[in-house]
Amino acid sequence: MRSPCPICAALDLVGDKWSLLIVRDMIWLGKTRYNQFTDSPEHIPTNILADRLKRMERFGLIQSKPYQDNPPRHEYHLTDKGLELRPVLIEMIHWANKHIPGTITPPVPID
Amino acid sequence: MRSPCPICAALDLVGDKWSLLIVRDMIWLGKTRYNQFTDSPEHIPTNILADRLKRMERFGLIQSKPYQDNPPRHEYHLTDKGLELRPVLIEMIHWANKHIPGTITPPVPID
DNA sequence: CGGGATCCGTCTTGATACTG
DNA sequence: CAGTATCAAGACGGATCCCG
Repeated sequence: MRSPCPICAALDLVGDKWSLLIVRDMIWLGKTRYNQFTDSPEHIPTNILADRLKRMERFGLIQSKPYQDNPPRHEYHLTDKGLELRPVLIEMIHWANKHIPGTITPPVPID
Repeated sequence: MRSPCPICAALDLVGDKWSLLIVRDMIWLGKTRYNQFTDSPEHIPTNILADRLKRMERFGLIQSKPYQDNPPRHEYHLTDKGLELRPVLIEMIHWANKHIPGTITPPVPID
């Protein structure tokens, strides 16, 4: 779907069902590790999570850093590019809170 | 993916590759008719377009009004709920313009 | 003729079992 | 516990068909 349209371009990177939820978990809940993401109430499948983390790193939205050698483990952090998706999410929250009954702010209460 | 998270809820409605592009075409280019949407440079397949229009109407994002009887034709307009996705798109545009090279504002120049 | 339904091959998803 | 393999189910994309 190449096109110079910024909305398209953005959707090519984060226009799927899961990527923005991972960003949400990182921004609002400070999550950085694999099992923290699988623990979210939406229950992202593990294969999808692994794929999205790779994809988002490839796109420069997150960066993985090792924090342990044996077994090798790493944590995932947002880059500036990823962090700056925050205003997009904020507007989504406003919109949902106004138009979709049953939504709660902040986005992810401990369940 | 039910959960009270507003971001989830929003993504359930417009978290796919095409819905927000249709909204974009409506907001920025004033498009209202079937063939206008298929004419966009991203070339949405007709079956997907028909499906998304139905879906978005079901979700209350758009409303279809007949403008001709024979053959029956109608045009699609954003509801307030749909219109108010504008700030979300605006933030996406800002983000893309800043972080994805090659994107242009306004989003869809006549190609 | 143009909206949009149908068909079909392909790619993606989601659940879950599995491995190191 | 992080990540991969497997596989069924569904979504997508393209072509074509149909109908007013």
